Amino acid sequence: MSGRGLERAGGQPLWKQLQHDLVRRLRAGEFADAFPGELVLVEDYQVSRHTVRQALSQLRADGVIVAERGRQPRVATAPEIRQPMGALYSLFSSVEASGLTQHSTVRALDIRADGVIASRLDLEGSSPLVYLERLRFAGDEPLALDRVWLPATLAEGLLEADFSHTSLYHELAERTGLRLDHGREDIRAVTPTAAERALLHCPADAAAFSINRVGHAQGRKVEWRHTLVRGDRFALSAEFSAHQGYRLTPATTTNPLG
Amino acid sequence: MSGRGLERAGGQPLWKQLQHDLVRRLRAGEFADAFPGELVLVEDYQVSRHTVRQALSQLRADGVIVAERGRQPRVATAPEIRQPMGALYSLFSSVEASGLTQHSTVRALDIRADGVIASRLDLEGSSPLVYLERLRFAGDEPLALDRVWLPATLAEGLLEADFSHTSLYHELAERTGLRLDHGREDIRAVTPTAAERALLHCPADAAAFSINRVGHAQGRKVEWRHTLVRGDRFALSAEFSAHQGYRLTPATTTNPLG
DNA sequence: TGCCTAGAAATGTACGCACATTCAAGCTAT
DNA sequence: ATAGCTTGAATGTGCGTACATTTCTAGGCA
Repeated sequence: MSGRGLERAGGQPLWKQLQHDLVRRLRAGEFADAFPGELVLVEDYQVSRHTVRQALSQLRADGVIVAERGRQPRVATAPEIRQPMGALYSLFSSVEASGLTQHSTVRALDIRADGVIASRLDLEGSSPLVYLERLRFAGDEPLALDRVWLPATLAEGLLEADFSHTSLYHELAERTGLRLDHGREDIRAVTPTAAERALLHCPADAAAFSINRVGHAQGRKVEWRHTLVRGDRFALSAEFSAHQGYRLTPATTTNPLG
Repeated sequence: MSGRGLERAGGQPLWKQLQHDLVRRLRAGEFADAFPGELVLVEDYQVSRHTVRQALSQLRADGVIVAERGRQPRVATAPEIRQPMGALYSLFSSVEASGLTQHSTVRALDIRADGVIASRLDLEGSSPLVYLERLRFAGDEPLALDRVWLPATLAEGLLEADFSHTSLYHELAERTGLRLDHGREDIRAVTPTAAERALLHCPADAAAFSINRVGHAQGRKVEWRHTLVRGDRFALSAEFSAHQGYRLTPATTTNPLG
């Protein structure tokens, strides 16, 4: 198809219109296999290569696409490398950095309904949810209690997964194609209940992080998560600068056993 | 002066050489009063406007300069607004957002020596340090216990400041010209001691955030800070996305009194 | 002296061309 | 069949032009 309409007298510059249209088509899944080259876009939109390049340069600056010499631009496989992010990613990567082995005990993996959680995922109260509860270990000691709810319509395929050694995000991407692209989390400092203390083998006076999190993928809320992390074994570590903003770093000292 | 030498057969693109040379001249203070316009640079470096614009667009993307239509590019004024950053900034801005008034009780403001802290600031063990200890209130209830050490050689002017209503960073910038440009912090979940609980009016079962932080300014470590924040009145809140990374948000629910 | 307007000047947008450099596919020869 | 080369195609770099839009300034007018 040629002659895609761009408002030539519109209020916005051509390259910006082109940029937005490309993002729109990208989200619609049009470029799943290959991103069109510059000359194709020139022909398609009937604009100069200069304009196309200006639009693409913006997309590249935003990390949406990756381009190299002599090679067609490709859609950036961003979420694979820069990852799920957030405090939880920091937690698990810091465990890995410390050399301790990670594994989980699956305490529950089933489908259930929960009106409160469902509403937090913008679902009807009776909507079925995949529920996964794990006790995560670093070395031989428990580190965190992790509970996740996902819409069953999206995540039903997870029921057959073995979560004792793989991560939720890996299975989610593998089995449903969903990758979290953004989210929001609240981190609180709490005192664990006696039951939680027993489960996590906490010392009596230990505090804990309580992390609530909503994860989005492709415009939908796909997970509501609550994680309780032993405060005596984990610290959030971050660097901040005017240039690079706030970045969690995995250099956290996960005490090698207590 | 015209004909500034750019290696035309050099390994690097012209625009990149130009970009780096402009940064170099900028740091040398050449553009203190005004940044040269595009046409001036074209004449100066004997390159096309396209090349100049490509270099400037990079500088703009890096936030070094600001350009507008019809107006000469200007050197970007130091990011005065997005300044302090980090969890502490998130703390105080969220209190403000909640509508509660903030004030502090200065428990100590003097000069003392501390070998451990001094070494953390890359100083000799006997180096004098300005020590500031405050109890920070949100509304009528205590929120955090804040202790800061700064090198006395840099921060001596702070001794006469009144910290009951102004922020440390404001006074620091005002009296010494220092602005933190980056830093690092560790955030832990801890159980406050009985003394700390009494001071902060904590409930007996409340946990707390313990934040350690090193702040840098102009290549030197200028503050070592320890802050203890009531866990029942504060939560860290963050948004993350592939596009924008990890950002602390001030939307935290500071419980309006307990 | 103060306000307004016209023009100059600067950046933003958009088009065109040419060549360099790199990647990938296809072909040839061993 | 595979290794190596050739060739085409795509992006990167660099130059030129023209016009639009905005800002600043200087001059005129009341």
